[in-house]
Amino acid sequence: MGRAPCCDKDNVKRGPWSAEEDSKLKDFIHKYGTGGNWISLPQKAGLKRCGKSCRLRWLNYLRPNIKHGEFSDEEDRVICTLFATIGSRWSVIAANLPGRTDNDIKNYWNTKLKKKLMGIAIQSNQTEPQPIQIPHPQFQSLPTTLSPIYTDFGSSYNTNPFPNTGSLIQTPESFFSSSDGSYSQISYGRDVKQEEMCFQSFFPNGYEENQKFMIDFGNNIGGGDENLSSWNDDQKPNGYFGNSSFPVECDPNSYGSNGFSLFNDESRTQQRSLYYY
DNA sequence: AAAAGGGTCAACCGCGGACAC
DNA sequence: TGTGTCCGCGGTTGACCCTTT
Repeated sequence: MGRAPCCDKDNVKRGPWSAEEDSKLKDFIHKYGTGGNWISLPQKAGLKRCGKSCRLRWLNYLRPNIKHGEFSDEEDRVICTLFATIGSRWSVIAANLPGRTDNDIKNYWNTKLKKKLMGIAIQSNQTEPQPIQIPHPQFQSLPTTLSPIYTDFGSSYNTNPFPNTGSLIQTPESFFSSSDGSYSQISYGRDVKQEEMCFQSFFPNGYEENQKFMIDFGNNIGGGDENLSSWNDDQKPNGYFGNSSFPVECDPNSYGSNGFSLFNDESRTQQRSLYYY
């Protein structure tokens, strides 16, 4: 049995709100509040609208202190940092940006910010690559030459635990940064869209269907979402083998609803890195 | 000047979770 | 414990506007 409809769709108005409807809704809520029941509110307020529509109109447009217009650089930074950390949980991100709505942030991300970031990443990929060689006992069957398409190891990078061949993929530290500047973060997200965005930013012309990736999580084996050991089996990338102290093989097409994050935390000795081969 | 294409954003849809009974 | 209802969320749609050809 399916869910009962929240309202009689034939008898409610849809589409853009008129000034008169806005005024009715605003006046009613100012006088009586929402009463904790959006479904019955439109009838009480004399509106021929679905309760959900009223709720949306109020939350996204009519309620006090809503901020419209351009997002500031600081707001951009907050959105990027939170998106990199928690993915597309717009309501949580909105809670950190007073006056902004989840819908606003979602639209802003999808139409502008995502493209802005992709532009930065693609630009950085044009940096002249420097080949490096790294032996590692764990992946002896693989080639040994790394040809980074972008390299910026940062001051904290000392040794590369990777045995592999392939190319190191990395965005500049400025791509994402915490508000206090304590760390920079490169994230490949928690959902398919974010992965696509990030992988596409590195491979603007697309990547081979069977392209394989290796990810190095550095030496972080503590808790937290950035640590694969805290993930469920179905959240782990291909080739995950037990802890996050070693590079793991991953396939962007097999991630399901999860991605992964790369941190460059100065308090740690190893920078996390992504390779493809 | 008009058509086509792309971008923006308000609004809608459907699902999952919380809660009451 | 099961069922029904409502809320809140994220994804998607489509109308409108702007730019390009």
